[in-house]
Amino acid sequence: MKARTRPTPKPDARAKLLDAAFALIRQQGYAATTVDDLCRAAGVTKGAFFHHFASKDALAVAAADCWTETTSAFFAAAAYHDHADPLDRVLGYVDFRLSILQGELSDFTCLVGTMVQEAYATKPDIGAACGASIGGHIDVLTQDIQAARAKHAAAGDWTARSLARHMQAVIQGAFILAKAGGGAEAAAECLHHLRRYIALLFKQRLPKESQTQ
Amino acid sequence: MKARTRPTPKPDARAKLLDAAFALIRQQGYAATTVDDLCRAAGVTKGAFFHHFASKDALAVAAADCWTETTSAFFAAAAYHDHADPLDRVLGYVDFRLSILQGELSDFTCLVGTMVQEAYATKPDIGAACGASIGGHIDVLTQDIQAARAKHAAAGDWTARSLARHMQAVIQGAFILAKAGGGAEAAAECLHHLRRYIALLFKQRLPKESQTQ
DNA sequence: GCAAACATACCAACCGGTTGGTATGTTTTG
DNA sequence: CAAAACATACCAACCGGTTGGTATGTTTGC
Repeated sequence: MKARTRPTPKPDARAKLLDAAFALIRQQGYAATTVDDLCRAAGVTKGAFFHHFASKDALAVAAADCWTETTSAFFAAAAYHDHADPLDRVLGYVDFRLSILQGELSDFTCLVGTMVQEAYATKPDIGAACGASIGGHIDVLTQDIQAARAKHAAAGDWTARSLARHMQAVIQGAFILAKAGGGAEAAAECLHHLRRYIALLFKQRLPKESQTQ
Repeated sequence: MKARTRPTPKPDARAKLLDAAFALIRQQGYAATTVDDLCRAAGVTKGAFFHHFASKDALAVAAADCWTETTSAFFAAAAYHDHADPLDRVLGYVDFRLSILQGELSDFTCLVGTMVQEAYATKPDIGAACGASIGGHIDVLTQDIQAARAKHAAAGDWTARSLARHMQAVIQGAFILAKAGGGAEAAAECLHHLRRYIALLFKQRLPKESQTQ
């Protein structure tokens, strides 16, 4: 997920800290990122940190929430939403995700996907915030998939939500593959397979009424 | 080597530490797992730890290497390899991975997939060991996919290796989804989609000579 | 003027790693 | 063969730097 600098009117310490958290946690993970690291990267002092966040964990929750808002807005503003056909929107989403696999790994990988691995068992609040972020994204995707199914016949026995989850899994897994040495190209290959799968599922493109699913 | 009349006391501190590393890192991640945590879980002292491993990072590399051996043997011994048809072996692999989605999350998730997220940018040796582990797994899968393609016609323009990578990505992504709140069921759903994709790719099952790919 | 927003200085606990040492087995050598 | 020399495996106590967090100012904006 691409998240550039937050467009904040005044660059207060809180926003700068959240920005630093995005960058550092995506590079090193959460546990390896110290409060001092964050303060240094943000150009603020520790006093400012603990003025805005009750604890390091609280910053992680805030960062996950901020990530949710930032990425939601980012994807909501993308052009693929303009397609009239919901299936084109679903495929357009994959294409859009392909198009943002640019630059450093830490520029396009997912903050909450990284964090949830460290937090799921030991930090319930952080895990919940990460889960909500991914879950919200799945919800949006589910709607377009649902609409695509209502319009086009699709092969197989599956739910819209399960396909939306699968799409997120492929994306998250593609990031791991990229980090494991494959780079952005390996991630792109995975998204191409995902696109092919969705196309195959909806291959026949029969109008719904001509074939009961 | 060793006289059978006087069996030497088994030097198992190393093995116990690696076992503890498997469990703790899969639960908490690498950075959050301290050397003291590992020693406590393994029932050994810090002195024993640094006798067997030069540093905490060296243990991580050893754990990744041990993971490679352990999982390679585990999958090599699985029954799905007995299928005569390579496509059945590929699908059998997915079914096998589905069958082991049991128990706690930390019992079936991937050590190196977890570690590489924390290590890829800051700990090159750990990242490399994790990459090699996933890469080796991909190599094995690639062979069966290659063979399946030689025997059956398949739809689309893709390489055996890219499909093997995609399979690993789905599996890794399924683990993230599970950790993000979906549990083992969400992971299973993803693997079902993966299985359906592979089946669709090879759907026609025409003998190779009757259709040039 | 006063509360929020920041800075400075500091701390107690913790962390990775070291030290000196023991107990036990193995190899070498007279 | 047996003593001496060496090697391996492990342990308890300790060390210095780091960490998340706090206590106490100082500045800024309304």
